[in-house]
Amino acid sequence: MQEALTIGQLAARSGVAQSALRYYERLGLIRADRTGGNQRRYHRGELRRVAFIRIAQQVGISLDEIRAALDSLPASRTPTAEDWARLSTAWRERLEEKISLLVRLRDDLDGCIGCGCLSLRRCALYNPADELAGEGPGARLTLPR
Amino acid sequence: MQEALTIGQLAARSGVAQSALRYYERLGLIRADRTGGNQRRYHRGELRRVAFIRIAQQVGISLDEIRAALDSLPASRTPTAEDWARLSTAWRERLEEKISLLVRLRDDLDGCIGCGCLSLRRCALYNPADELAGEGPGARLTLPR
DNA sequence: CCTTGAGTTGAACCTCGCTTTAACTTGCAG
DNA sequence: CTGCAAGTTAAAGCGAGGTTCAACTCAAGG
Repeated sequence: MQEALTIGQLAARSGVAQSALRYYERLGLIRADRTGGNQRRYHRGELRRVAFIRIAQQVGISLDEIRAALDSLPASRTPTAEDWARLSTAWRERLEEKISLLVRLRDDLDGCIGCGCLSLRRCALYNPADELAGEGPGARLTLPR
Repeated sequence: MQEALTIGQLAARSGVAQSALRYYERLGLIRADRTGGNQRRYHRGELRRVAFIRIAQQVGISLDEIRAALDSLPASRTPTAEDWARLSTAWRERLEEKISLLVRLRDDLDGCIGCGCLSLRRCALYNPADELAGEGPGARLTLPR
């Protein structure tokens, strides 16, 4: 079992293009050692980072946020239990939020089958922003951006 | 209660910039009538469309897919129950997928608190791609792209 | 009328997340 | 050694999803 992976190997194993891997490195999401001839050699641990990156991306988290999260990780040293807890907790909240947004969307969509509400009628999802018609300026749809 | 909204009012009420609303119109996501002087006047129903668009976007659905979904809606005519069912069903699947991905990520992250696995240890989330080390080419992480 | 704020357009520009290209260099097998 | 696949870089390009800008027009009040 060899220690280091070439970029081609990491690309094949992770399913991520080499160009994307180089891009991630520029952004500081992953790192690589260099051979005498300046070629990248990846520790196997990078495979996990890449997997993490792709999964986080899948759920709509930006590379910048992912980098921030990865940065707060053991930079190869002892991973303080507190550091872990902080990272995990912060992410858990973001995930909970996204999950409930999705669940709401799904359920509301379900509730709409056959009722026609998406076009013009009362529907849980659409009302919050609207039933505050009247005249006042307020009534803003405040989605967590 | 006035019928039509100006673009400024729709922007204020929906929390979406005017430029974005014009952009959505170009893409065919929303529509507006015009005054004699060529200004846009929106039906209140557009507010719901906009809310729908932003929520769907939030969960990572592209404007193109959103447009496709909205297109299959009652274009102000009778919304066949079948049309509704088809749209709802298709979206439900996409949402279920996304939800389970998020739940997995959240739970795996939870399981990691304090164990240090994100850096280099065994972790449910990272293993699928890695424990297939050996030498063979296979072992691709196949995320639904 | 005149002014002022709100609206109009097309075109240019921006950020993100990559991919492609050109012009080389390395690593390794024969 | 030669040859060739695999690697390197910087820079340009791309598609999505907008924003900004310049140069106007419209609507409403005084």
